[in-house]
Amino acid sequence: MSDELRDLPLRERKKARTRRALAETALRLFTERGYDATTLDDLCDAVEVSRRTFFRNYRSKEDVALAADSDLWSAYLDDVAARELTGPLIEALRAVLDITLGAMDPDWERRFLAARELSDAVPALQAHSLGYCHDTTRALVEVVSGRPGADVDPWRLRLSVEIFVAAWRTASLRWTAQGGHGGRDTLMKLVEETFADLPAALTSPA
Amino acid sequence: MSDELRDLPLRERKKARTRRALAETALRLFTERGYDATTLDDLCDAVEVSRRTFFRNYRSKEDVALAADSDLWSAYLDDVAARELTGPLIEALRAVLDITLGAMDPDWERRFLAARELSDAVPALQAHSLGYCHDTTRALVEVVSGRPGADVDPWRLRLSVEIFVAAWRTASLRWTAQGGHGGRDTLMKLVEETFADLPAALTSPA
DNA sequence: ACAGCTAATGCCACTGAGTGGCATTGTCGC
DNA sequence: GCGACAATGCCACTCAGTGGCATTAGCTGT
Repeated sequence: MSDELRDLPLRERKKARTRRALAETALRLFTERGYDATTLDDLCDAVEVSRRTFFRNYRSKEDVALAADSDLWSAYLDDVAARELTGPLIEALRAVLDITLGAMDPDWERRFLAARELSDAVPALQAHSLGYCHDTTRALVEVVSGRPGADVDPWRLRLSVEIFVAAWRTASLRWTAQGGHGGRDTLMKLVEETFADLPAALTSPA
Repeated sequence: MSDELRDLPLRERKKARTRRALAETALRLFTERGYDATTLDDLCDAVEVSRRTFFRNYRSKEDVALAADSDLWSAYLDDVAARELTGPLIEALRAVLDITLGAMDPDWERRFLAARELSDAVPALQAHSLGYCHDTTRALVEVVSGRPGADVDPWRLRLSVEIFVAAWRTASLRWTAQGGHGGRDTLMKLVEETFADLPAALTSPA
């Protein structure tokens, strides 16, 4: 039994197991059979829960497919909220991303890679993933602009955060494009390289 | 009769009218009643076509809602393909965007503003709109990297295009946030200002 | 160990987006 | 006017998503 569940009451443990089983089985079936070729009934049958229970755990079919994306952004926003950001904003956001990536559970990058590969193949999942980034962008702007001493132009702040997401998307695409080899260490290295390339990308000739 | 349709055969004219009527009525009903509160049956009844015909014209309910987004990106990609890009890539892409925005039909920004406002209220539409940007990003990368003499690092190219989209999204959000006042002239001015702010956004403190 | 309370589950019937086959209708070219 | 072709609409369907409520399971107090 994983550490997070050990001290929970049985009911909570059972709920958490159901939630994980849905996410794990969903990823497996979506990868093996294809996202569109797998119905929610297929998934629920495989996990032996009802569709009603599925929708108690996930808001949509896309949500269960992209649980790894959601886990990342959730944890990231918690980490940003818990830390003071210093120096250039984009650099500070990237530093916290490093922390969050490092702290994701040991199995996270396998699930994330699978989710990314599904997204590359299914437009609805790609759009949903972008929706998570959009929600994260809005939340980041809220967190940063709500801080004492925050005096930056709100639209410059928004632009900075959008650039942060642009760099992250590019880095994760690089990582996926080479098959996720090297796991999260390589992902983190590519994130670093991509962010370091921002100034050059701004002035790069056509 | 608008200029584009005058010289077309009757069948083509009728198809184009149906397509426009669907988009126009969709925008009106989605704005008046709410996106989720309006069914495809409601829309088809109002335009007096079948759902089958709806799906001959649009791929999804989201597609008809965001027809103005789609129109923009379609025209933009055509304009990029038709022109030589010189100078820094982001600046060249922005210059073509200026051209495309200027050339959109007179009614475009009204439809675009309505689409943006719906997107801000409906997550599925926001995600769909982001999906269009993603598709445009991929297409731009194809166009630019496929050119003779194109020698830039493909990931730097990708990053540049993602930054371009980030700036556009920020500029259009600025425009929407002030209610679209000043029409496309203001939108274009905000695009210019936002792109000019990129270097500062890169180094802006937290 | 049991009873009462609360929360979760699953059944069921439903809505609405999306789909495809095919008969009917309308347009086009001669 | 006619034949060919394209578009339309009907119809029956699938599947994602939803909500009410009876049943089941877990928790707590005695």
